[in-house]
Amino acid sequence: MTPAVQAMTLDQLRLLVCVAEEGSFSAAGRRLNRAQSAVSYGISNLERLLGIQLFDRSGRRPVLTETGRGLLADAQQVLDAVGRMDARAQGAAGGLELEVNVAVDAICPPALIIALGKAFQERFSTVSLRLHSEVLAGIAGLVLDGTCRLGISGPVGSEGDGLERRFLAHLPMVPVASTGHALAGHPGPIPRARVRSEVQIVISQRAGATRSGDHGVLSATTWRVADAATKLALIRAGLGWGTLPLDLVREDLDQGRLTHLVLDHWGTDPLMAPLFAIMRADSPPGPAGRWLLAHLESMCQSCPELVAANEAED
Amino acid sequence: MTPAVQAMTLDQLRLLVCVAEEGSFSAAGRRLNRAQSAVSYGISNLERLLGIQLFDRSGRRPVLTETGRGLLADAQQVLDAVGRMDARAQGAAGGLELEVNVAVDAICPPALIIALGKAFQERFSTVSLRLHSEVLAGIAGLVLDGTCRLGISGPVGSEGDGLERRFLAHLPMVPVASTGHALAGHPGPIPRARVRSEVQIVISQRAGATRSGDHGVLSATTWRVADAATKLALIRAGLGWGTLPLDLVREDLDQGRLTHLVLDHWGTDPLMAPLFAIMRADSPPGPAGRWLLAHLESMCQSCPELVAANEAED
DNA sequence: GTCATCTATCACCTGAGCTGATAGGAGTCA
DNA sequence: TGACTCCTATCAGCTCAGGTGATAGATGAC
Repeated sequence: MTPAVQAMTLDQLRLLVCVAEEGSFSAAGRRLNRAQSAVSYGISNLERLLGIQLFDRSGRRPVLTETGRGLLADAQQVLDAVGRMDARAQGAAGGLELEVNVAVDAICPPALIIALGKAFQERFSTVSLRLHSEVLAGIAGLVLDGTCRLGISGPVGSEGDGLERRFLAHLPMVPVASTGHALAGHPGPIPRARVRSEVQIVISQRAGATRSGDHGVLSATTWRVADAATKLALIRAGLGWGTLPLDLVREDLDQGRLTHLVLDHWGTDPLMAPLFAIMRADSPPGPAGRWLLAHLESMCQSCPELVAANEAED
Repeated sequence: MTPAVQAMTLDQLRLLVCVAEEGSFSAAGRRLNRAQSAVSYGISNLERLLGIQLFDRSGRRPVLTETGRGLLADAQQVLDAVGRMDARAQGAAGGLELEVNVAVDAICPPALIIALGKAFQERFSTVSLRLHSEVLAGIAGLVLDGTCRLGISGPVGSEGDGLERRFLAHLPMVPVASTGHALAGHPGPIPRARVRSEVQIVISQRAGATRSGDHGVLSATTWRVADAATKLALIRAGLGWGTLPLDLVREDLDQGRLTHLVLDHWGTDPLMAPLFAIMRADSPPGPAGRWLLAHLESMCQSCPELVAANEAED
């Protein structure tokens, strides 16, 4: 650590900025309610510490040196950082969280999360938002172990585990396969027995998770993957079929890379997966987290297109 | 400005960080060569200023509060900014520039500039590099008016204007037209008269620039554009023909969107445009700028592929 | 030349923050 | 449980960084 770092003072930096803005030591003194000598003293102290002449005093009023102009920018950055810290502290003193951690299921439509984050940052500029992407019971895990106070989860878990659930929306899920896949060419509804003989790609959990339910598993052979992106990649590659949120496969369906499978016994309605907000009953989120939750609920109600992209598909 | 901002001290932030690292006030005092009471005093001062309890003192040793942990990160950021400022001041005190401004001709291969900037930032982490993109005599203008101490310019300007020139490399230039253009289908070398009747896209200057020479203007009708990107776009769109650096049109040539025109009177060799480094003789660049120049020269000599992409084209 | 206004520097003073001592609390170990 | 260790809070006392106000010299406007 160099000596300058040890001794430099925020006050000196504020002095530097103020003098640069006012264009004179005296004016800066007036604005800061300090004697002109104090300003002069402070600036020369800073110059001595940095080993650099910040102002050219040859004229009537001091004018920033070339290096002075450069270091002024650095001083501004330091003061900005201090200002941010102060704003955050101010918020925290008023009971606001400094960061909100949200566990988000990979099934969740990205558009929803993006809109949510945007609104949040606009409303709470001093609160950092941290998103943890997980799948299935992993969401509940992150909320239960305290990593996240809020989770956005698909339909897993049961009552009585200390979690409070709030229904958000229904996500349309569609069974799909690569257009080159055997099931894709099947004319009309595909009977259960036919599906059973094909490989199904299923999102699954590592060991140690809450029982993951296995709803919708039809095939005898399943491949388990840890996240939605991998599942989509495998299905795209034609390695099997599987159910994915409509939102995630819309583009692939439109461009013909994937085909929407019509399964015999599921009826014609798209499968709807419920999306829940979850939190621990004994440690509810703070003000910013509650605002986030409320905004999420209102968004799900008022803007269904965020949840299900365009509704024109079947 | 809130009161906390006014009174907060860098020393207090360093204290906070040190206590968090050491895990105890006493240990922090030992490391900082200060009495334990000073540390205790400083921390409680900071807490009072922020209106926040940073440490939980109920146990044997103080442990960071949740908000304390959040604000610790802010403190780190502030100290980082201070460290950067100090490093830059240190450099400036040793005669190093705080920023280097370079005027770069749009004709210049991006790969060269990228490699140059990368090497520069690695060598001078405290010096900001600012690139000003211009064309033709605009480069000399930026150097002459003092905005940039260094310029990388194509072949414009004359001697006796107070600029020092150093040859860097020859850039292969190729006359091209969109594949759908009338000239593109011409069998064998295209005679001058035939070229003359087509629109030529030429990079040109706004008023007030040094005379821009107009070398290589063959057609009777010319369209003038201000930058290479627009020129490329117009040629791609089939609005005319023009000469561009091989590097810039390589991909378009490979993919058949553009065609390399063989002009009768230019011979078979590719037209070579010289690239110069220019600077004012009376205000040479500082140490970092000189290093940049030297590195540029050595790169041009030792790595011709940076200047001319692959040489396999004709 | 006159004048207004700037900066540098001095003497002087005040208080923020340091030291060292002390009291009390929290863990640890026999 | 008691002894011991290591921690923190708090106090009195001191010191010097940084404040004030006055003054001298410089600079530019008129």
